[in-house]
Amino acid sequence: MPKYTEISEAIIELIKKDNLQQGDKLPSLNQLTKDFNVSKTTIVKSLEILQKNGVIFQVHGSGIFVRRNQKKGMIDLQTNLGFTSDLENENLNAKNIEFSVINPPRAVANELGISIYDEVFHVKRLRSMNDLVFCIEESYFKKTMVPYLNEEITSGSIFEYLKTAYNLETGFSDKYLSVSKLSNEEAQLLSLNENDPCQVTKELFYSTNGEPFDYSINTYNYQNAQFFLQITNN
Amino acid sequence: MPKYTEISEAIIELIKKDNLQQGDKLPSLNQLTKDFNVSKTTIVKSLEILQKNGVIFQVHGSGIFVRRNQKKGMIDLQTNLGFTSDLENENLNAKNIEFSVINPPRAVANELGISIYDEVFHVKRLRSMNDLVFCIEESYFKKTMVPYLNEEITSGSIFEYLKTAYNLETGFSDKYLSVSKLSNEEAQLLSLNENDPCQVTKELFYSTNGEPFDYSINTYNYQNAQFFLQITNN
DNA sequence: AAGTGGTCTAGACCACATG
DNA sequence: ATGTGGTCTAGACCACTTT
Repeated sequence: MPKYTEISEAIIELIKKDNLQQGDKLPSLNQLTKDFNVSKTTIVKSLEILQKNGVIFQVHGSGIFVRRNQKKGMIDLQTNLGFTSDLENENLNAKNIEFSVINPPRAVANELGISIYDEVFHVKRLRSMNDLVFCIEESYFKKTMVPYLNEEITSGSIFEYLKTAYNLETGFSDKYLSVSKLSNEEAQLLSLNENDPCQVTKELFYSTNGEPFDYSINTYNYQNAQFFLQITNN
Repeated sequence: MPKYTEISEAIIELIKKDNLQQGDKLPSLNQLTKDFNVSKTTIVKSLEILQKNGVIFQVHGSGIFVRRNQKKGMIDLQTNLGFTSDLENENLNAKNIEFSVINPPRAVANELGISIYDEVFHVKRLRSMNDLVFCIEESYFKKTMVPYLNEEITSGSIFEYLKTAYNLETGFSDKYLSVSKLSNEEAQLLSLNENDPCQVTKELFYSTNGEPFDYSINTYNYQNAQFFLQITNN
């Protein structure tokens, strides 16, 4: 793990330990280089990461300040994982309602950059939090990149499995958000009524070398799913 | 303007000029330092920006590749401006339907960190694209930071005005997304029916020195508003 | 004037990918 | 083995804020 990552994490710990709140001041750049005994550039890099993740903000000539406030129970759009890390302290669950190997629908094939004669794992899961179903997740994994899956794996964290089994990690992803009306089937799964509103997200996950491997469509219960995003300029 | 910004922009121009597509390779780091006659660190910084903005991705040991593909007509969640820059080539419009100075509702006061006895500009606008209303925008500007506004200004780009008049820029912002049902009044403004679905975003904008100055609630026509977001790890 | 963050350099060394 | 991106240093200088 690079130094700057270690330092980023150390600063997060510091904020937690001292229970610092939004607007509270952190040690100066100069002080941090001494504290961690590294060059200024390394601290700057650590701070850039924290800034990007919404943990701090820097004010030129003034100082480094704490930004993070709790977004408890909300889904962080900034992450590339499923939900496992977003909703850390919540009781998160996945229940398979479909698991098969299929030829992808044309739209999915297009997104994944494969032919409709190639094979994909088709996984449909109900995601629940504290026993409340909040999302229907329908995923398609390119079989050339994810050669094996089974229902035991898909009832847990698929991304964790891909990391450990194939060293397959998400390098980046595209997310699309829209709003729609629930079909009858979806409504039943989410304990809502047909034509009720729903948030729909479509996500395309790329490996670190830029190859798409997973296309997912998520349909959320609009009453118990909220999203947040922290933007930083520069 | 710092060198790394100039270089970022130059690389974007290069991509446009050569009409490079997703997956196409850019010159190597080494080559770029020669091309722009700067140190490696500066190029790295330029590339970090492009990476963060979803323009490129870098593969360790392999190269720098073009990422951006067109998300035409979609709203980029990553930006801190209104829509003026997102939907560049679209015919964008704002029509005032409310303009006043008020004491903020409690929820707004909380977000802006002021008292309900302080004053805010209350601006409600209909945003349309190619003469199609796609959004109701309700904004509250802290009067201590935005001392003056009028209906002429609010019928254009407010953020541009704040920049030129007060050198007030957004340093960062928090965005919250949820889904709801339209009220009768909202439905009429958006040419939809009562209880139809809608995307709701709540945005809190902070100045570069970390003080919130604008809280906005946007209600979107679900049929002609789509959002996208490009995520990059590290 | 002093302190703080922001930019930039030249160069060293490391880690991964490709031929 | 070579080329490519990734990390890190020590230090110079700049720009903004605070006292």
